[in-house]
Amino acid sequence: MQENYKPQEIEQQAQEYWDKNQIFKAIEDPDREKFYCLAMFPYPSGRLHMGHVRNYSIGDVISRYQRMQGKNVLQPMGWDAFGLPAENAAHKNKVAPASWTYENIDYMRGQLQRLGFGYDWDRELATCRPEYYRWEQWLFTRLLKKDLVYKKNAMVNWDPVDQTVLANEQVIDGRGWRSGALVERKEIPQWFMKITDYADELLKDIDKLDGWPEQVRTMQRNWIGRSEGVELQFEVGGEEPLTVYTTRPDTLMGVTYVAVAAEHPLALKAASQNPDLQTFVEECKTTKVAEADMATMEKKGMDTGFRAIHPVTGEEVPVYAANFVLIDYGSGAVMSVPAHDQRDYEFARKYGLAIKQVIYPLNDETVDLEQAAFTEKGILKNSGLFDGKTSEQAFDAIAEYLAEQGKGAKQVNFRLRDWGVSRQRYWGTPIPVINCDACGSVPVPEDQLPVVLPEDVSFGEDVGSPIKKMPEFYQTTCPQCGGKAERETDTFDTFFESSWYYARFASPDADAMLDERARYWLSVDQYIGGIEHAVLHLLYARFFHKLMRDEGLVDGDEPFIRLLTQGMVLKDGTKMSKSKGNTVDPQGLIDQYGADTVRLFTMFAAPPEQSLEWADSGVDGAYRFLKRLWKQVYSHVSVLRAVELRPDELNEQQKALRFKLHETIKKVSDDIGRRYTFNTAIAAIMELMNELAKFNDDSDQGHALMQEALDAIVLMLSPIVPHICHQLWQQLGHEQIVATEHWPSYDESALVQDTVELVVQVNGKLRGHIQVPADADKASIEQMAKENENVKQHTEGKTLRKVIVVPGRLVNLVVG
RNA sequence: GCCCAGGUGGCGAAAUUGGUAGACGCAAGGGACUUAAAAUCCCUCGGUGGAAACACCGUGCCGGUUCGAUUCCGGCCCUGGGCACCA
Repeated sequence: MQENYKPQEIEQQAQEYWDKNQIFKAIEDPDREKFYCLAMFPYPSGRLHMGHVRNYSIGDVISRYQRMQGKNVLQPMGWDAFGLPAENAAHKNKVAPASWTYENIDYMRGQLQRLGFGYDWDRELATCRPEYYRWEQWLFTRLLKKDLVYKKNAMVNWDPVDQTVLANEQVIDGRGWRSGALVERKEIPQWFMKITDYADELLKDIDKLDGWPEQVRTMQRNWIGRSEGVELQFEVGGEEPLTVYTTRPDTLMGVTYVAVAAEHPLALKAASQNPDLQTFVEECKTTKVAEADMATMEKKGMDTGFRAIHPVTGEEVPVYAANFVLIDYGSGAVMSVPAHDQRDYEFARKYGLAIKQVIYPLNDETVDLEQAAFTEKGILKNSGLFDGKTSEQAFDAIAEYLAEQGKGAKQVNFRLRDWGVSRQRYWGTPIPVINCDACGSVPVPEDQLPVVLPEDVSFGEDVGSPIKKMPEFYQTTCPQCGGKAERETDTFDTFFESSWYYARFASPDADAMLDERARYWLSVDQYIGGIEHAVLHLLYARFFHKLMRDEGLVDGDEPFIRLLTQGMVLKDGTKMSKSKGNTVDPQGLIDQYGADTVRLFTMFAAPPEQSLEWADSGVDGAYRFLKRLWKQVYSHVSVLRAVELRPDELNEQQKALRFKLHETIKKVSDDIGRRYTFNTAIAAIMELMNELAKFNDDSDQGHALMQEALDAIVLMLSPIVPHICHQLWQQLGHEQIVATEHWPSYDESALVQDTVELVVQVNGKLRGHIQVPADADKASIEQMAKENENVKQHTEGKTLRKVIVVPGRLVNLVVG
C-alpha cells in the first residue's frame, strides 16, 4: 500500500542527497551557457520573515528552471551584515554587534537550508568580514587617487543630549528616539563619492536595461533628473554674488525676490545684526534633513535686509532667508517668480511680496493670479527687450543676453547629488584614510589593508561609536611623512558593501577584489529583490559596476541584465519590518507543513511583482494539493505496467486529456520561463490534476497517458516544490534525479483541434456559444451565429449593421 | 509636497495584444463516509429577480473613445513603496 506524504522526512532525505552530491555547486565552464541568478542578500536581523521566503523562493524557482534548460547555473547566498540594528541590539542586550550578527547568520543559514534553496554555499560571504571589506577599502583608496572621492561639510541630524548623529529613522517628530531631545541640523566633514561624474552615463544606460521593469527605469530617470536651464548671478552690493539655477529663464523678468537657505553665509551675516532673524535661523535648524520633511513643512522666511540686483533690469529685489531652500543642494539660493511658480506664489502671498506676471497664455485667455500661479509656458509681456517672444524663444534669447553680459550661461543640471558615504557609526567598514596635520587626508597604503574593525568591544548605555574612544584603533602614523596621525573613525554607508557583493560571489576567495571568474559569471542574468530598492541600492550598484569597469575589473557596463522587483509582503497594511513589530515568522509553518507547502503557497498567493497582504489561510489548500499529488503518483505506480504511449491510437476521451496536458505544458513553460507568473502556472497544473483525478481509464493507453501526465507534472512542479518531486520522480521509475532533468516540451500535434467554441455577442453582450469547425470561414461562422436560438431572440426584427469575427474567439452581431 | 505603483466576489486572485469578468485556491453552506471526530470525496457559492431557461446590474468614483473597456484617454478619491543616515 502507498505510504503517506511525510514532508519532514522526504525533505531531509532530498536535502541530504543534494548536499552529498554537490548538485548546486557552480563550476566555471566556458563550453556551457551560464546563468547567474541572484536574489538580494538579507540583513541578518535574527530570523527569516515572509518577505525573505518569497524573495528566495522566486530565485530558486528561476534557478532550478534554468538548470532544467541545460544552463550552468550560479545561485549564491550571503549576508549584508553591517548596519544599525546590530548596534541597537548591542545597546539593548549589552552584546557586541559582531557576536549578535554571527549568531543571527548561523540561525538564518539553517532556515534557508531547511527551505531547500539550491545555493552554492561554498561561495557564502558576509560583508562584515575583513576579507570582504578589505577590497572596498582598496577600491576607495584607488578612487581617492583618481579624484572620484572628496571630503566636504554636510548636514546631519544631531542629538544634542546624546551627542551623536541620528539616522532619519531615529528622529521621531523632530526628537531623538532615545533622548527625546529636539534634534538639530549640524554640518560636519564627510566623504563623498562623485556619482554625479557618472550621471550622464547612468542616465543614458537606462535605455539598455530592457530587462528591467519600466517603472524602475522611470524612477531612476526621475531620480537622476537631468534638466536644461540657465545658471545666473544676482549681484548683492558689497557681497559675493548669488548664483541661482532655473529651468525657466523665460520667467526671469518676473523675479520679485531671491531666497537663500537659512545656513547661507548671507543669512548668517544678516542674522548677526538682527536678533529676529537670528531666532528664525535657529528655528530652521530643527527641521529634519529628510527631503519629505522639507517639502511638507510650512514654508517660512524672513527678509535678510540684503538687496539683490536683477541681472537684466538692474532693479533691487529683497533677499529672503527661507526654510525650504537646501544649503546642501546647488548653490543654496533660488530666484523666485511668484506669478509663475506655485511655491513662490504662496510664499509671496504670505509675506506680501510683489507678484509680477510676465508670461501670458498663447490663446489670449485671461489668467487669475488671485487664485494661483500660472505655471504653463506662453508668450512674454512686461519683459522689456523680450516682449512678444514665446517661452521657448525667450529661453534662448535670455540665455544669450546673460552670456553677453557675463552674468549667466546655459547649463545642464542633475537632481542627483554626490553620494555621502561617511557614517559616524561603529558597525561598518572603517574608512581607510589617515588624517595627518601635515599631509591632510592620506589613503591607507595597499599593503596596510585591511583596516580591521575591532570586534571585541563593549557596548553599554554609552551611545556613540566605541572606536572613537579607542586610541589603540585610531592612533597611528602618517604613511607619507611618518609623523603622528589619526585614523578616520567614521565607517562606510552600508550601501557600499551591497553595491558590489554580486561581483564578489563570482570570485569569493580571490586574493584581489575580483579575478577572471568574474568575467565568466558577470553580468547577473537575473536579479530579484524588493521594489523598495528601486532607486538607491540599484543605482549605487550600477555606479559601482562602472567604477569597477573603469578599474579594469569587470566587462560590460551594467551589472544586472534582467530585474524582477518583488512586491512587499504586507501585514496590517504596511511593510513588514522588525521595528513595526508586524513580521510574519514562517518557521511555524515550515515546522507544521514542511518547506514545499510554504514554498508552494508563497508562489501561489500572488504574482511576484504584486504586494501581498499576508494571511495564513490558504496554506491548507497548498498542503492538500501536495497530498493529492502524492496519492495520485503512488496509486499510479502501484500497478506495474510498461506500455508505450501511441498518440494516434487514443480514443476521444484520451485525446481530450492529452490536449489538456500539452496545453498545460505550453502554458506553464511560458508562465515560468517568460512571464514569471508562478501563481498562474500553479493554477494551470492544479486544473490538470483535477482532470487527472476524474480520468478513470484502466486501459494500457490510459495508463501510458497517465504516466506521461504525471511525469510532466512532477517535472514542472520540481522548481517550486523540489523535495516532493525528488521523491516522486524516483517513484515514477526514473534513474536520473529530477533536479538535473530536462524541462518537458509540448507536442504540437496534441494541440490540433477539429472544432472550436466561439462566443456569440449581440451588440457586445454575450448571448450564446457555438461549436464551429476549426477551419470554418467567416461566412459560415456568421450563419451559425445567426441560427443560435438565444441570439435570434435578440436580433429578431432588427437590422444587422455589422458583423465582427475574431478568429478562435467570438462573433459580434451589431444590430439596430 | 514630489516620483513610482496598486484598487476586481466574504478572502488571495485570473482574464498575456481592446474580445466570454471571477480560472485556480481559501473560507462558508449542504451532502456522503464514520459509533464519533479528523482526513477524504461530491454539490452550491458576485448581487437582484426567476422553478428553470434566462434577464438586468456589477472590476474605487465621474466622464470619454469603441461594435465591444478590468484593459485605452481625461479628471478625482483611497491605499502602498521611495525621497538620499532603516535595509
